Amino acid sequence: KTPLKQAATSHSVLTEIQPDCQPLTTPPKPKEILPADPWTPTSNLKMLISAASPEIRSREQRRELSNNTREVLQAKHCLQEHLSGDEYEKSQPSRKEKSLGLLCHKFLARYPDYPSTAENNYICLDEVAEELNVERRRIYDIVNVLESLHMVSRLAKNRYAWHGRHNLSKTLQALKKVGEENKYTQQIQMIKKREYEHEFDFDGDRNEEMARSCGSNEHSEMSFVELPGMEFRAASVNSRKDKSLRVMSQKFVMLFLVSTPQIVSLEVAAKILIGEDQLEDLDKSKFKTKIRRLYDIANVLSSLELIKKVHVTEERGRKPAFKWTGPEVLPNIQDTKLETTSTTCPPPISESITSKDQCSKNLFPSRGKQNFTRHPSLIKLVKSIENDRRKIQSAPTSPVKISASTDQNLSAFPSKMAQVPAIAKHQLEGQSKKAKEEMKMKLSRSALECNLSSPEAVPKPEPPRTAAPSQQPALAQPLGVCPPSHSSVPPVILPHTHSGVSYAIYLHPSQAHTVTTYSPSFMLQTLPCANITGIKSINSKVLNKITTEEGDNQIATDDPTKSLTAKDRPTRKSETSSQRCLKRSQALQENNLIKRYRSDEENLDTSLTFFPSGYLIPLTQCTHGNKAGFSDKEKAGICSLQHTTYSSPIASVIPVTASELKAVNTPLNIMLSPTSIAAAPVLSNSCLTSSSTSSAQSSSVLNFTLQHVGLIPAGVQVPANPVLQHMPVSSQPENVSHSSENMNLQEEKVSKNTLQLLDRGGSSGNYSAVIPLQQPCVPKELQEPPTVTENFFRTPGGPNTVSSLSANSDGTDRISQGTLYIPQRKLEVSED
DNA sequence: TGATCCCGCCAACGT
DNA sequence: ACGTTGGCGGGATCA
Repeated sequence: KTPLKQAATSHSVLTEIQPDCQPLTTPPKPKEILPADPWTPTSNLKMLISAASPEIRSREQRRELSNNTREVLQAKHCLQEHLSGDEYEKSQPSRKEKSLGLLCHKFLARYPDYPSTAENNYICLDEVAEELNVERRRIYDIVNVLESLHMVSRLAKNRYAWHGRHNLSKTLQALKKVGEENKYTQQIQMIKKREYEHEFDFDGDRNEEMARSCGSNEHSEMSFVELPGMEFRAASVNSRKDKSLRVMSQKFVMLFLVSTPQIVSLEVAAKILIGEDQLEDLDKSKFKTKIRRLYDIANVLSSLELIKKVHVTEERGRKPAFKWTGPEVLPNIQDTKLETTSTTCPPPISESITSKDQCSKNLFPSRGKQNFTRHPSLIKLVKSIENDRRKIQSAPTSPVKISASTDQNLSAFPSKMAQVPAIAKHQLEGQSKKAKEEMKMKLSRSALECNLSSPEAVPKPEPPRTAAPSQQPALAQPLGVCPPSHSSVPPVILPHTHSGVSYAIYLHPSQAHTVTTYSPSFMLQTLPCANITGIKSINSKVLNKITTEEGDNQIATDDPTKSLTAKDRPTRKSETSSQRCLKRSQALQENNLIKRYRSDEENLDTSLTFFPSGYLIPLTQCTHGNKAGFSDKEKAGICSLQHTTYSSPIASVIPVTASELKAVNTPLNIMLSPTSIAAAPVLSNSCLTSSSTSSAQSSSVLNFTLQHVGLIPAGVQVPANPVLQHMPVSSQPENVSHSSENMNLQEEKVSKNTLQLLDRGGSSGNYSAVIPLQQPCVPKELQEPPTVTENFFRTPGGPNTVSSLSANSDGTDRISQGTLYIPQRKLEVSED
C-alpha cells in the first residue's frame, strides 16, 4: 500500500485523453484558468468516476457549468499531446497540472456538496489517491484542510466520511467566534502597524513590547475547533497531532472571518499563525515554512471557492493575499443552543469524563511546541472514547450510535440530527452565492428559524442527555428565542445544548487564557482573553486603505490626518490582558505563558483572568456570564475574577434578533451586534496590580459568580434581560463612555444592547472602553480614530484602567474598524 | 527574481 | 515491524 508513486501513467493518461472531445479552443490560455475554474480539467475524471459511483453524479450535476476556460485548459492538454510526442511527454508534468488546487478540484468533484445523509459517503484514501493518481501524501493535505472545515471527518484508518458543506456554515460560525475571541482582529492590526513602523524604529523596547503583545495575542491559540454541533469530531482519531495543517487551516479561515475587508495577506497570516513561539524575528525559515503551508491550505480553500487570490498593493509593494469569497458567516445563529433542547446544562463545573476528553484534546494542542501532550491518562480516556465513537460513527447513517455513546457521544450525535436543519440552511447558502446579499438576509433569518425549529426534533440523539433532562433544556430554549442573535453564546456557557449541535469546544490552550469548562457534553470553551494589544499610536503612518476590486474595502479610509490627530500617543500598547483560566491540568502545561509574561509590567496578564471576554455570552444565559460559564474556573481557582470589569462589556450583548441587528447596524453602522459586542471584552488590565480595584471588583466578581450560579439555572428560563439588569448595576458608576452618547440612537433601537454598552464603561476604568462605536455614530471627536483607539487601548495609568478591545464585529465590519481604528494602510487589492 | 508550491524524506503514531 | 499520517523544507517552476 505504500503510496504508489504516481504511475501517473495509466490514470493520468485516461484522464487526459478523454479531454479530446472538447472543442479545442485556443490553446493558449491555460494558465490562469486553473484556479478559477476548477472543474473542467476534472470533468473527464468525473465522467469516469461518475460511472463508477452514483454519488459523483450528483455532484456533477451540480456543477453544471464548466467554464469555457476549463475547457481551454483541457484543450491545451490535448493539443500538447497531439502536437507532438515530445511535447506531450513534457506536457504531462506541467507543474500546474499537478497542483494541489487542481487535485483538490478533482477530489471535490467526486463528492456532492450536500450529500444526503442517508448515503454514507465515505472516502477511502487509498482509493482516492489511486484514482487521482497522486501520492497519498497529497490527499492528506486536502483532507486535512477539509477536516478543519468539518467537511470530512475521519472514521478510521484509511477512511473518512464525507459531509460536504452541510456543516460548513456552522463551522464557519464557530471559527469566526473563536477568531473573535482570539482577537485576531487586533492581532492583525498590530502586525500591520508593526510593519509600518517596521524596521525603522528599533526600539528594543518597543519592539519587544510589540512582540510581547503580539505574542500574547498570538498565543491565543486554540486547539482544533470542533464542530459546532454537527458532527462528531473528526478529530477523533487523530492523535495528537492535530497540529498544524488542520489547526492552521482553521486559524487561517478565522482571519478572514474576522477581518473586515476579508482580505488576508499571507504575510500577516503567517505571522499570526506563528504566534506561539513568537520570536518572530528569529526565524525566517519558520516564517517561510509557514507560508508554504499557507499556500497549501489556500489552494484547497480556493478550490472550495472560499477564497481567491488577490494581491494587495501597499506602499511597499504588492503582496500576495487572499480574499474571502465564501459565504458570509452569520453572526448569530444560535445554533445549537436552540436546537438543543437539551439536556442539560451540566453544571459547568462538573467535569465529566467526557469533558476530560475534550480537554485533553485541547490541551495538547498548541503551545509549547514542546511536547506537551496530554496527560497520559487523558489520552487513554480519549482514545477509548474515540474508539467508541468511531465505532459508532462508522455506522454512519444509522442512528444507532447512541447506544455506544457516552455522554460525549451524545453530543456527537446530535449533530447529525441537527444536520437536518442545517442542511436546509446550507442549501440556502448555496443559493446565496448567486444572490448573496439577498440571500444573506434570508439565510440569517432562515437559519434562525431553522435553529429554533429544527433543532433536534429528533430526539433520539441523545439518550443520555435527554434523560437528564432534569435540567432544563430550558436554557437553550429560552435563549433560543431571543438569542438568535448571539449565536455565540452557546459555546461559552452553555454547555448544555448539546444538542448536538451545539457546540464545540474550543480551547485555547495556548496561553492561557483559556478557560475551559467542561461540561461533559459540550464544549468547552476557552475564552481567550483578550489579549489585546493595544494599538500604538496611530500616528501618522497608519491608515491604509484597502481596495479591492470590488471596492469592498473602502471602509477604513479615514484620513490619515485624522489619525494624526491621535497623534502621539506614544504607543500605548494595550496591555494585553490575558486572562486565563486554565484548567489545572492545562495550567501546568502552560509554560509558555510564563514566558510571555515577562511582561511583568503588567502582571495583568496573569491577573487578568479572564473571562472570555470576547465571548459572547449569551446574554440570556449568562450574563456576565462570561464567567458564568466558567464558573468552573473558579473551582479551578485559576481564573481570578478580579476583573470585574469585564462584566460590563459583556453585558452589552443583547438579544436582538439578528435581523434586527442587521437592520439597525447597517444603517447606523453601529456595531451592536451582540457578538461583536460581547466580543469586545473589556478588560481591566491592571487589575492585579491594582489591588484597589480589587475590592470592588471582587465584589463584582462575586456577583457575577452568583449570578451565574443563579443565572444558569435561571438563565434557562430567564430571558436575557436579566442580564442586562445586572449589568447596570454591576457596572460602576464611573464610566462614562463618550460613546454612549453616540450610542444612544442605537441604543434605543437596540435598546438592550445599548444600555449595556453604556455600562460598559467599565467599572474601573476611566476610560471605558466603549464598545466599538461606529464612527458614524460617534461624535466627532470620538470619531477620530485615534481617539477612539486611545480609549480603548489606553490604560490610563492606573490600575484601574480598562482596556477594551473591540472585538470584531461579527457582522459588522465597520464597527470593528471604527472601534479599533487601527491604521490601515492603503492597500489595493488586485486579482491576479 | 520573487512567488508558488511539488515532491518526497523521514519522524511520529498506530496497529 | 510495518503501515499510516503528516511536518518540513529543498529546490524546481511559474510569472
